[in-house]
Amino acid sequence: MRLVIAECSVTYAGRLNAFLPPAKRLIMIKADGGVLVHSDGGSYKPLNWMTPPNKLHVADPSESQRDEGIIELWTVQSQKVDDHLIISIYSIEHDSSHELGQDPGLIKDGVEADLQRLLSEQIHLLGTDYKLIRREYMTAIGPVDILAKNSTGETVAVELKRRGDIDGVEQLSRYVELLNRDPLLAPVHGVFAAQQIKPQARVLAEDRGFETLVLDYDAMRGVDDADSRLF
Amino acid sequence: MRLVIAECSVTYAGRLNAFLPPAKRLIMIKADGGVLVHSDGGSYKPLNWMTPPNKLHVADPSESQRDEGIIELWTVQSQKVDDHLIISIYSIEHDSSHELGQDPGLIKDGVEADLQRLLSEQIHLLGTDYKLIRREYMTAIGPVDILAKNSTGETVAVELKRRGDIDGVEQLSRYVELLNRDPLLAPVHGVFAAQQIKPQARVLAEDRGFETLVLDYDAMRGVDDADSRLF
DNA sequence: CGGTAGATCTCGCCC
DNA sequence: GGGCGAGGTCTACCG
Repeated sequence: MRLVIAECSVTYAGRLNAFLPPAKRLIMIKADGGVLVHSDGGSYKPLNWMTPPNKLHVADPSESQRDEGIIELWTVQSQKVDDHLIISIYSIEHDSSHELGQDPGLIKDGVEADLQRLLSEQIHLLGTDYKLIRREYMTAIGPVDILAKNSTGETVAVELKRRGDIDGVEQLSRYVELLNRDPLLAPVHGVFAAQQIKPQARVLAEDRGFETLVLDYDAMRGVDDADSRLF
Repeated sequence: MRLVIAECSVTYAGRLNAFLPPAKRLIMIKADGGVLVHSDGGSYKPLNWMTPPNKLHVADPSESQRDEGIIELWTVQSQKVDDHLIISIYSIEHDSSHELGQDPGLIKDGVEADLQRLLSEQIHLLGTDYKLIRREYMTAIGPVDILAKNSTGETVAVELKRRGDIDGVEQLSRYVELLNRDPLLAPVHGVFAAQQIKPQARVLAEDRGFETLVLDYDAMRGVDDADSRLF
Protein backbone atom coordinates (compact mmCIF):
# COMPACT_ATOMS: atom_id res chain seq x y z
CA MET A 1 0.00 0.00 0.00
CA ARG A 2 1.28 3.39 -1.03
CA LEU A 3 0.14 6.50 0.82
CA VAL A 4 0.54 9.88 -0.80
CA ILE A 5 -0.49 13.21 0.68
CA ALA A 6 -0.55 15.67 -2.20
CA GLU A 7 -2.05 18.86 -3.51
CA CYS A 8 -4.02 17.52 -6.45
CA SER A 9 -7.01 17.83 -8.72
CA VAL A 10 -8.86 14.74 -9.92
CA THR A 11 -10.98 14.03 -12.98
CA TYR A 12 -13.13 10.92 -13.30
CA ALA A 13 -14.56 9.89 -16.64
CA GLY A 14 -16.59 6.72 -17.03
CA ARG A 15 -20.12 5.90 -15.99
CA LEU A 16 -20.35 9.59 -15.16
CA ASN A 17 -18.00 12.55 -15.20
CA ALA A 18 -16.76 14.14 -11.99
CA PHE A 19 -14.16 16.71 -11.08
CA LEU A 20 -12.30 17.57 -7.88
CA PRO A 21 -10.74 21.05 -7.74
CA PRO A 22 -7.16 21.34 -6.44
CA ALA A 23 -6.75 20.65 -2.71
CA LYS A 24 -4.56 18.64 -0.39
CA ARG A 25 -5.79 15.05 -0.15
CA LEU A 26 -4.77 11.49 0.63
CA ILE A 27 -4.21 9.21 -2.35
CA MET A 28 -4.22 5.55 -1.35
CA ILE A 29 -2.90 3.00 -3.82
CA LYS A 30 -3.66 -0.57 -2.77
CA ALA A 31 -1.64 -3.65 -3.60
CA ASP A 32 -4.39 -4.93 -5.93
CA GLY A 33 -4.33 -1.67 -7.91
CA GLY A 34 -7.32 0.00 -6.29
CA VAL A 35 -6.95 3.78 -5.93
CA LEU A 36 -8.83 5.89 -3.35
CA VAL A 37 -8.80 9.67 -2.98
CA HIS A 38 -9.85 10.76 0.52
CA SER A 39 -10.43 14.17 2.06
CA ASP A 40 -10.10 14.85 5.78
CA GLY A 41 -13.81 14.45 6.48
CA GLY A 42 -16.99 12.65 5.56
CA SER A 43 -17.78 9.01 6.01
CA TYR A 44 -15.96 6.02 4.59
CA LYS A 45 -16.67 6.75 0.95
CA PRO A 46 -13.76 8.36 -0.90
CA LEU A 47 -14.28 11.50 -2.93
CA ASN A 48 -13.09 9.56 -5.95
CA TRP A 49 -11.76 6.07 -6.54
CA MET A 50 -11.00 3.40 -9.09
CA THR A 51 -11.91 -0.21 -8.48
CA PRO A 52 -9.23 -2.78 -9.38
CA PRO A 53 -7.99 -4.15 -11.64
CA ASN A 54 -6.41 -1.10 -13.20
CA LYS A 55 -3.16 0.37 -14.42
CA LEU A 56 -1.44 3.44 -12.98
CA HIS A 57 0.57 5.46 -15.47
CA VAL A 58 2.72 8.44 -14.44
CA ALA A 59 3.47 11.07 -17.07
CA ASP A 60 5.20 14.45 -17.24
CA PRO A 61 2.89 17.45 -17.59
CA SER A 62 2.59 19.37 -20.85
CA GLU A 63 4.05 22.85 -21.16
CA SER A 64 0.78 24.57 -20.26
CA GLN A 65 0.12 22.16 -17.38
CA ARG A 66 3.59 22.88 -16.01
CA ASP A 67 2.74 26.58 -16.13
CA GLU A 68 -0.34 25.86 -13.99
CA GLY A 69 1.91 24.27 -11.39
CA ILE A 70 1.30 20.60 -12.22
CA ILE A 71 4.42 18.51 -11.63
CA GLU A 72 3.05 15.04 -12.45
CA LEU A 73 0.05 13.55 -14.23
CA TRP A 74 -1.24 10.21 -12.95
CA THR A 75 -3.65 8.24 -15.09
CA VAL A 76 -5.50 5.31 -13.52
CA GLN A 77 -7.10 3.24 -16.26
CA SER A 78 -9.60 0.50 -15.41
CA GLN A 79 -8.77 -2.82 -17.04
CA LYS A 80 -12.42 -3.93 -16.96
CA VAL A 81 -14.43 -0.97 -18.22
CA ASP A 82 -13.76 2.28 -20.05
CA ASP A 83 -13.28 4.27 -16.84
CA HIS A 84 -10.30 6.34 -15.83
CA LEU A 85 -9.08 8.76 -13.22
CA ILE A 86 -6.67 11.56 -14.04
CA ILE A 87 -4.86 12.93 -11.00
CA SER A 88 -2.94 16.17 -11.49
CA ILE A 89 -0.26 16.50 -8.83
CA TYR A 90 0.76 20.02 -7.78
CA SER A 91 2.97 19.04 -4.84
CA ILE A 92 3.70 16.00 -2.69
CA GLU A 93 3.88 16.37 1.08
CA HIS A 94 4.23 12.71 1.98
CA ASP A 95 4.87 9.49 0.10
CA SER A 96 5.40 6.11 1.76
CA SER A 97 4.90 2.46 0.86
CA HIS A 98 4.03 -0.42 3.17
CA GLU A 99 3.86 -4.17 2.82
CA LEU A 100 0.62 -5.27 4.46
CA GLY A 101 0.12 -8.80 3.19
CA GLN A 102 -3.15 -10.69 2.78
CA ASP A 103 -5.91 -9.81 5.24
CA PRO A 104 -7.64 -12.68 7.08
CA GLY A 105 -10.94 -10.84 6.57
CA LEU A 106 -13.94 -9.80 8.62
CA ILE A 107 -16.02 -12.16 10.73
CA LYS A 108 -19.61 -10.95 11.05
CA ASP A 109 -22.35 -11.94 13.45
CA GLY A 110 -25.92 -10.76 13.59
CA VAL A 111 -26.95 -10.31 9.98
CA GLU A 112 -30.14 -11.46 8.27
CA ALA A 113 -28.62 -14.83 7.35
CA ASP A 114 -28.02 -15.59 11.05
CA LEU A 115 -31.58 -14.64 11.90
CA GLN A 116 -32.90 -16.86 9.12
CA ARG A 117 -30.88 -19.85 10.26
CA LEU A 118 -31.95 -19.35 13.89
CA LEU A 119 -35.64 -18.92 13.06
CA SER A 120 -35.54 -22.02 10.85
CA GLU A 121 -34.12 -23.98 13.74
CA GLN A 122 -36.58 -22.44 16.20
CA ILE A 123 -39.62 -22.54 13.93
CA HIS A 124 -41.85 -22.93 17.01
CA LEU A 125 -41.38 -19.18 17.55
CA LEU A 126 -43.96 -18.75 14.76
CA GLY A 127 -46.51 -20.76 16.76
CA THR A 128 -47.21 -24.20 18.18
CA ASP A 129 -46.77 -27.15 15.82
CA TYR A 130 -45.35 -25.11 12.93
CA LYS A 131 -43.19 -27.10 10.49
CA LEU A 132 -40.45 -25.75 8.28
CA ILE A 133 -40.96 -26.40 4.54
CA ARG A 134 -37.77 -24.67 3.46
CA ARG A 135 -35.60 -21.57 3.59
CA GLU A 136 -35.10 -19.39 0.49
CA TYR A 137 -38.11 -20.86 -1.32
CA MET A 138 -37.60 -19.71 -4.90
CA THR A 139 -40.31 -17.94 -6.89
CA ALA A 140 -40.27 -16.00 -10.17
CA ILE A 141 -40.03 -12.73 -8.25
CA GLY A 142 -37.38 -13.81 -5.79
CA PRO A 143 -36.82 -16.11 -2.82
CA VAL A 144 -39.26 -16.28 0.10
CA ASP A 145 -37.14 -16.20 3.26
CA ILE A 146 -38.96 -19.02 5.04
CA LEU A 147 -41.88 -21.19 3.98
CA ALA A 148 -43.62 -23.20 6.72
CA LYS A 149 -46.85 -25.00 7.56
CA ASN A 150 -48.98 -24.02 10.55
CA SER A 151 -50.72 -26.40 12.95
CA THR A 152 -53.68 -26.84 10.57
CA GLY A 153 -51.39 -27.60 7.62
CA GLU A 154 -51.79 -24.27 5.87
CA THR A 155 -48.83 -22.56 4.20
CA VAL A 156 -47.10 -19.64 5.90
CA ALA A 157 -44.66 -17.31 4.13
CA VAL A 158 -42.22 -15.48 6.40
CA GLU A 159 -40.41 -12.31 5.40
CA LEU A 160 -37.46 -11.74 7.67
CA LYS A 161 -35.72 -8.44 8.33
CA ARG A 162 -33.30 -7.05 10.83
CA ARG A 163 -35.19 -3.78 10.72
CA GLY A 164 -38.77 -4.13 9.61
CA ASP A 165 -40.06 -1.20 7.60
CA ILE A 166 -42.58 -0.65 4.83
CA ASP A 167 -40.41 -2.08 2.04
CA GLY A 168 -40.35 -5.45 3.78
CA VAL A 169 -44.15 -5.51 4.06
CA GLU A 170 -44.44 -4.72 0.34
CA GLN A 171 -42.04 -7.56 -0.40
CA LEU A 172 -44.10 -9.96 1.71
CA SER A 173 -47.28 -8.78 -0.02
CA ARG A 174 -45.86 -9.64 -3.43
CA TYR A 175 -44.80 -13.10 -2.30
CA VAL A 176 -48.09 -13.92 -0.59
CA GLU A 177 -50.09 -12.74 -3.60
CA LEU A 178 -47.99 -14.84 -5.95
CA LEU A 179 -48.00 -17.94 -3.76
CA ASN A 180 -51.76 -17.72 -3.36
CA ARG A 181 -52.14 -18.25 -7.10
CA ASP A 182 -50.68 -21.73 -6.63
CA PRO A 183 -53.60 -24.03 -5.74
CA LEU A 184 -51.20 -26.51 -4.16
CA LEU A 185 -50.09 -23.89 -1.64
CA ALA A 186 -53.15 -21.66 -1.15
CA PRO A 187 -54.28 -20.35 1.23
CA VAL A 188 -50.93 -18.75 2.12
CA HIS A 189 -50.60 -16.63 5.25
CA GLY A 190 -47.97 -13.93 5.68
CA VAL A 191 -45.74 -13.39 8.69
CA PHE A 192 -43.55 -10.31 8.99
CA ALA A 193 -40.71 -11.06 11.39
CA ALA A 194 -37.96 -8.65 12.42
CA GLN A 195 -35.75 -7.66 15.32
CA GLN A 196 -37.44 -4.30 15.22
CA ILE A 197 -40.71 -3.39 13.50
CA LYS A 198 -41.40 0.25 12.79
CA PRO A 199 -44.92 1.42 13.75
CA GLN A 200 -45.86 2.30 10.16
CA ALA A 201 -44.70 -1.10 8.95
CA ARG A 202 -46.71 -2.82 11.70
CA VAL A 203 -49.85 -0.92 10.75
CA LEU A 204 -49.40 -1.77 7.07
CA ALA A 205 -48.66 -5.43 7.81
CA GLU A 206 -51.75 -5.79 9.97
CA ASP A 207 -53.83 -3.96 7.39
CA ARG A 208 -52.69 -6.53 4.82
CA GLY A 209 -53.72 -9.30 7.18
CA PHE A 210 -50.18 -10.37 8.09
CA GLU A 211 -49.00 -11.49 11.46
CA THR A 212 -46.08 -9.54 12.91
CA LEU A 213 -43.38 -11.10 15.03
CA VAL A 214 -40.59 -9.32 16.89
CA LEU A 215 -37.51 -11.52 17.25
CA ASP A 216 -35.10 -11.40 20.17
CA TYR A 217 -31.79 -12.17 18.47
CA ASP A 218 -29.81 -12.52 21.69
CA ALA A 219 -32.34 -14.95 23.14
CA MET A 220 -32.42 -16.96 19.91
CA ARG A 221 -28.64 -17.10 19.83
CA GLY A 222 -28.68 -18.12 23.48
CA VAL A 223 -30.93 -21.07 22.68
CA ASP A 224 -28.64 -21.91 19.75
CA ASP A 225 -25.59 -21.88 22.00
CA ALA A 226 -27.42 -24.02 24.56
CA ASP A 227 -28.35 -26.49 21.80
CA SER A 228 -24.76 -26.55 20.58
CA ARG A 229 -23.51 -27.36 24.04
CA LEU A 230 -25.66 -30.52 24.10
CA PHE A 231 -23.47 -32.09 21.45
CA MET B 1 -5.53 13.33 9.08
CA ARG B 2 -3.49 10.76 10.94
CA LEU B 3 -2.20 7.70 9.13
CA VAL B 4 -1.12 4.67 11.13
CA ILE B 5 0.17 1.41 9.71
CA ALA B 6 -0.08 -1.12 12.52
CA GLU B 7 -0.41 -4.77 13.35
CA CYS B 8 -3.85 -4.76 14.95
CA SER B 9 -7.06 -6.62 15.66
CA VAL B 10 -10.39 -4.83 15.55
CA THR B 11 -13.73 -5.49 17.26
CA TYR B 12 -16.92 -3.71 16.25
CA ALA B 13 -19.98 -3.83 18.46
CA GLY B 14 -23.13 -1.97 17.54
CA ARG B 15 -25.78 -2.68 14.94
CA LEU B 16 -23.96 -5.97 14.50
CA ASN B 17 -20.84 -7.57 15.89
CA ALA B 18 -17.75 -8.01 13.77
CA PHE B 19 -14.19 -9.06 14.42
CA LEU B 20 -10.93 -8.65 12.52
CA PRO B 21 -8.12 -11.05 13.46
CA PRO B 22 -4.64 -9.58 13.93
CA ALA B 23 -2.95 -8.35 10.73
CA LYS B 24 -1.10 -5.33 9.43
CA ARG B 25 -3.53 -2.64 8.30
CA LEU B 26 -3.94 1.07 7.67
CA ILE B 27 -5.82 3.01 10.33
CA MET B 28 -6.99 6.40 9.03
CA ILE B 29 -8.17 8.99 11.54
CA LYS B 30 -9.87 11.95 9.88
CA ALA B 31 -10.01 15.50 11.19
CA ASP B 32 -13.74 15.18 11.90
CA GLY B 33 -13.15 12.08 14.04
CA GLY B 34 -14.03 9.47 11.45
CA VAL B 35 -11.94 6.28 11.71
CA LEU B 36 -11.33 3.87 8.82
CA VAL B 37 -9.49 0.54 8.90
CA HIS B 38 -8.30 -0.50 5.44
CA SER B 39 -6.59 -3.63 4.17
CA ASP B 40 -4.42 -3.69 1.05
CA GLY B 41 -7.20 -4.87 -1.21
CA GLY B 42 -10.86 -4.71 -2.00
CA SER B 43 -12.81 -1.71 -3.20
CA TYR B 44 -13.35 1.55 -1.38
CA LYS B 45 -15.17 0.11 1.61
CA PRO B 46 -13.03 -0.20 4.73
CA LEU B 47 -12.94 -3.48 6.64
CA ASN B 48 -14.22 -1.58 9.63
CA TRP B 49 -14.96 2.04 10.38
CA MET B 50 -16.66 4.49 12.71
CA THR B 51 -18.68 7.38 11.35
CA PRO B 52 -18.14 10.74 13.09
CA PRO B 53 -18.80 12.22 15.52
CA ASN B 54 -16.94 10.00 17.92
CA LYS B 55 -14.28 9.97 20.59
CA LEU B 56 -10.94 8.16 20.40
CA HIS B 57 -9.57 6.96 23.72
CA VAL B 58 -6.13 5.38 24.08
CA ALA B 59 -5.54 3.07 27.03
CA ASP B 60 -2.79 0.81 28.30
CA PRO B 61 -3.41 -2.91 27.92
CA SER B 62 -4.27 -5.12 30.86
CA GLU B 63 -1.75 -7.63 32.19
CA SER B 64 -3.15 -10.49 30.12
CA GLN B 65 -3.44 -8.31 26.99
CA ARG B 66 0.19 -7.29 27.39
CA ASP B 67 1.09 -10.97 27.52
CA GLU B 68 -0.69 -11.42 24.15
CA GLY B 69 1.52 -8.73 22.69
CA ILE B 70 -0.91 -5.83 22.77
CA ILE B 71 0.88 -2.52 23.41
CA GLU B 72 -2.08 -0.12 23.16
CA LEU B 73 -5.88 -0.31 23.24
CA TRP B 74 -7.78 2.23 21.17
CA THR B 75 -11.49 2.68 21.79
CA VAL B 76 -13.52 4.63 19.27
CA GLN B 77 -16.91 5.45 20.77
CA SER B 78 -19.70 6.91 18.61
CA GLN B 79 -21.22 10.04 20.11
CA LYS B 80 -24.52 9.41 18.31
CA VAL B 81 -25.35 5.75 18.83
CA ASP B 82 -24.21 2.91 21.06
CA ASP B 83 -21.54 1.73 18.63
CA HIS B 84 -17.86 1.31 19.27
CA LEU B 85 -14.67 0.02 17.76
CA ILE B 86 -11.92 -1.49 19.85
CA ILE B 87 -8.55 -1.56 18.11
CA SER B 88 -5.85 -3.66 19.75
CA ILE B 89 -2.42 -2.48 18.63
CA TYR B 90 0.39 -5.04 18.52
CA SER B 91 2.99 -2.88 16.79
CA ILE B 92 3.18 0.38 14.87
CA GLU B 93 5.16 0.56 11.64
CA HIS B 94 4.23 4.06 10.59
CA ASP B 95 2.48 7.04 12.20
CA SER B 96 2.15 10.45 10.58
CA SER B 97 -0.23 13.41 10.79
CA HIS B 98 -1.15 15.83 8.03
CA GLU B 99 -3.07 19.09 7.86
CA LEU B 100 -5.37 18.83 4.83
CA GLY B 101 -7.89 21.61 5.33
CA GLN B 102 -11.43 21.80 4.03
CA ASP B 103 -12.13 20.06 0.72
CA PRO B 104 -13.92 22.03 -2.03
CA GLY B 105 -15.91 18.88 -2.82
CA LEU B 106 -16.87 16.85 -5.87
CA ILE B 107 -18.57 18.27 -8.95
CA LYS B 108 -20.67 15.63 -10.71
CA ASP B 109 -22.16 15.52 -14.15
CA GLY B 110 -25.31 13.40 -13.98
CA VAL B 111 -26.62 10.71 -16.28
CA GLU B 112 -30.22 10.06 -15.23
CA ALA B 113 -31.27 13.61 -16.12
CA ASP B 114 -29.72 13.12 -19.56
CA LEU B 115 -31.68 9.94 -20.10
CA GLN B 116 -34.93 11.73 -19.28
CA ARG B 117 -34.13 14.63 -21.58
CA LEU B 118 -33.17 12.27 -24.42
CA LEU B 119 -36.32 10.16 -24.12
CA SER B 120 -38.45 13.32 -24.04
CA GLU B 121 -36.83 14.46 -27.27
CA GLN B 122 -37.07 10.99 -28.80
CA ILE B 123 -40.57 10.21 -27.56
CA HIS B 124 -41.18 8.09 -30.69
CA LEU B 125 -39.10 5.40 -28.94
CA LEU B 126 -42.26 4.68 -26.91
CA GLY B 127 -44.19 3.98 -30.13
CA THR B 128 -45.48 5.56 -33.31
CA ASP B 129 -47.33 8.89 -32.94
CA TYR B 130 -46.66 9.27 -29.21
CA LYS B 131 -46.75 12.88 -27.97
CA LEU B 132 -44.98 14.26 -24.92
CA ILE B 133 -47.27 15.85 -22.33
CA ARG B 134 -44.49 16.78 -19.93
CA ARG B 135 -41.45 15.68 -17.92
CA GLU B 136 -41.52 15.53 -14.11
CA TYR B 137 -45.34 15.61 -14.00
CA MET B 138 -46.08 16.38 -10.36
CA THR B 139 -48.48 14.29 -8.31
CA ALA B 140 -49.22 14.14 -4.60
CA ILE B 141 -46.86 11.18 -4.21
CA GLY B 142 -44.01 12.53 -6.32
CA PRO B 143 -43.12 13.39 -9.91
CA VAL B 144 -43.88 11.03 -12.79
CA ASP B 145 -40.74 10.98 -14.96
CA ILE B 146 -42.54 11.36 -18.29
CA LEU B 147 -46.23 11.71 -19.15
CA ALA B 148 -47.23 11.20 -22.79
CA LYS B 149 -50.18 10.37 -25.05
CA ASN B 150 -50.21 7.34 -27.31
CA SER B 151 -51.49 7.19 -30.87
CA THR B 152 -55.11 6.77 -29.74
CA GLY B 153 -54.85 9.73 -27.35
CA GLU B 154 -54.63 7.71 -24.13
CA THR B 155 -52.32 8.75 -21.32
CA VAL B 156 -49.02 6.94 -20.77
CA ALA B 157 -46.93 7.26 -17.60
CA VAL B 158 -43.23 6.41 -17.99
CA GLU B 159 -40.98 5.44 -15.10
CA LEU B 160 -37.35 5.83 -16.10
CA LYS B 161 -34.38 4.08 -14.49
CA ARG B 162 -30.77 3.48 -15.31
CA ARG B 163 -31.14 -0.02 -13.90
CA GLY B 164 -34.70 -1.30 -13.73
CA ASP B 165 -35.53 -3.50 -10.77
CA ILE B 166 -38.56 -4.28 -8.66
CA ASP B 167 -38.55 -1.00 -6.72
CA GLY B 168 -39.02 0.92 -9.94
CA VAL B 169 -42.02 -1.21 -10.93
CA GLU B 170 -43.58 -0.55 -7.52
CA GLN B 171 -43.01 3.15 -8.01
CA LEU B 172 -44.69 3.03 -11.43
CA SER B 173 -47.59 1.04 -9.95
CA ARG B 174 -48.25 3.75 -7.37
CA TYR B 175 -48.21 6.48 -10.01
CA VAL B 176 -50.46 4.63 -12.45
CA GLU B 177 -52.93 3.80 -9.73
CA LEU B 178 -53.09 7.42 -8.59
CA LEU B 179 -53.31 8.86 -12.11
CA ASN B 180 -56.11 6.45 -12.99
CA ARG B 181 -58.26 8.05 -10.29
CA ASP B 182 -58.21 11.25 -12.36
CA PRO B 183 -61.10 10.97 -14.87
CA LEU B 184 -59.40 13.53 -17.11
CA LEU B 185 -56.38 11.23 -17.52
CA ALA B 186 -57.81 7.71 -17.23
CA PRO B 187 -57.17 5.21 -18.65
CA VAL B 188 -53.46 5.58 -17.88
CA HIS B 189 -50.99 3.00 -19.19
CA GLY B 190 -47.62 2.33 -17.57
CA VAL B 191 -44.29 2.02 -19.32
CA PHE B 192 -41.20 0.84 -17.47
CA ALA B 193 -38.14 2.11 -19.32
CA ALA B 194 -34.53 1.47 -18.35
CA GLN B 195 -31.10 0.87 -19.81
CA GLN B 196 -31.26 -2.56 -18.23
CA ILE B 197 -34.31 -4.41 -16.89
CA LYS B 198 -33.78 -7.26 -14.45
CA PRO B 199 -35.77 -10.42 -15.22
CA GLN B 200 -37.78 -10.33 -12.00
CA ALA B 201 -38.65 -6.69 -12.56
CA ARG B 202 -39.76 -7.55 -16.10
CA VAL B 203 -41.98 -10.35 -14.78
CA LEU B 204 -43.56 -8.04 -12.22
CA ALA B 205 -44.02 -5.20 -14.72
CA GLU B 206 -45.71 -7.46 -17.25
CA ASP B 207 -47.83 -8.97 -14.53
CA ARG B 208 -49.00 -5.47 -13.63
CA GLY B 209 -49.87 -4.85 -17.27
CA PHE B 210 -47.01 -2.46 -17.95
CA GLU B 211 -45.01 -2.26 -21.12
CA THR B 212 -41.26 -2.62 -20.71
CA LEU B 213 -38.73 -0.73 -22.80
CA VAL B 214 -34.97 -1.19 -22.85
CA LEU B 215 -33.17 2.03 -23.79
CA ASP B 216 -29.87 2.23 -25.66
CA TYR B 217 -28.26 5.30 -24.07
CA ASP B 218 -25.37 5.47 -26.52
CA ALA B 219 -27.69 5.28 -29.52
CA MET B 220 -29.97 7.93 -28.01
CA ARG B 221 -27.00 10.18 -27.32
CA GLY B 222 -25.77 9.56 -30.86
CA VAL B 223 -29.08 10.74 -32.27
CA ASP B 224 -28.89 13.74 -29.97
CA ASP B 225 -25.41 14.61 -31.22
CA ALA B 226 -26.58 14.25 -34.81
CA ASP B 227 -29.51 16.57 -34.08
CA SER B 228 -27.19 19.06 -32.43
CA ARG B 229 -24.96 19.15 -35.48
CA LEU B 230 -27.90 20.31 -37.60
CA PHE B 231 -27.90 23.66 -35.83
C1' DC C 1 -35.55 16.13 11.36
C1' DG C 2 -37.45 12.07 8.96
C1' DG C 3 -38.58 9.64 4.55
C1' DT C 4 -37.30 8.49 -0.13
C1' DA C 5 -34.61 7.16 -4.08
C1' DG C 6 -29.99 6.76 -6.38
C1' DA C 7 -25.17 4.83 -6.26
C1' DT C 8 -18.77 4.92 -10.42
C1' DC C 9 -22.84 1.69 -4.98
C1' DT C 10 -20.01 -2.79 -2.50
C1' DC C 11 -20.41 -7.41 -0.98
C1' DG C 12 -21.83 -12.09 -0.75
C1' DC C 13 -24.56 -15.86 -2.20
C1' DC C 14 -26.39 -19.06 -5.48
C1' DC C 15 -27.71 -20.59 -9.99
C1' DG D 1 -19.97 -15.19 -14.64
C1' DG D 2 -24.53 -13.14 -14.15
C1' DG D 3 -28.47 -12.19 -11.23
C1' DC D 4 -30.38 -10.92 -7.01
C1' DG D 5 -30.76 -9.06 -2.31
C1' DA D 6 -28.72 -6.86 1.85
C1' DG D 7 -25.97 -3.14 3.78
C1' DG D 8 -23.24 -0.76 10.43
C1' DT D 9 -25.19 0.79 3.50
C1' DC D 10 -23.83 6.33 2.21
C1' DT D 11 -25.61 10.42 0.10
C1' DA D 12 -28.48 14.00 -1.76
C1' DC D 13 -32.98 15.86 -1.95
C1' DC D 14 -37.39 17.13 -0.37
C1' DG D 15 -41.03 17.83 2.95
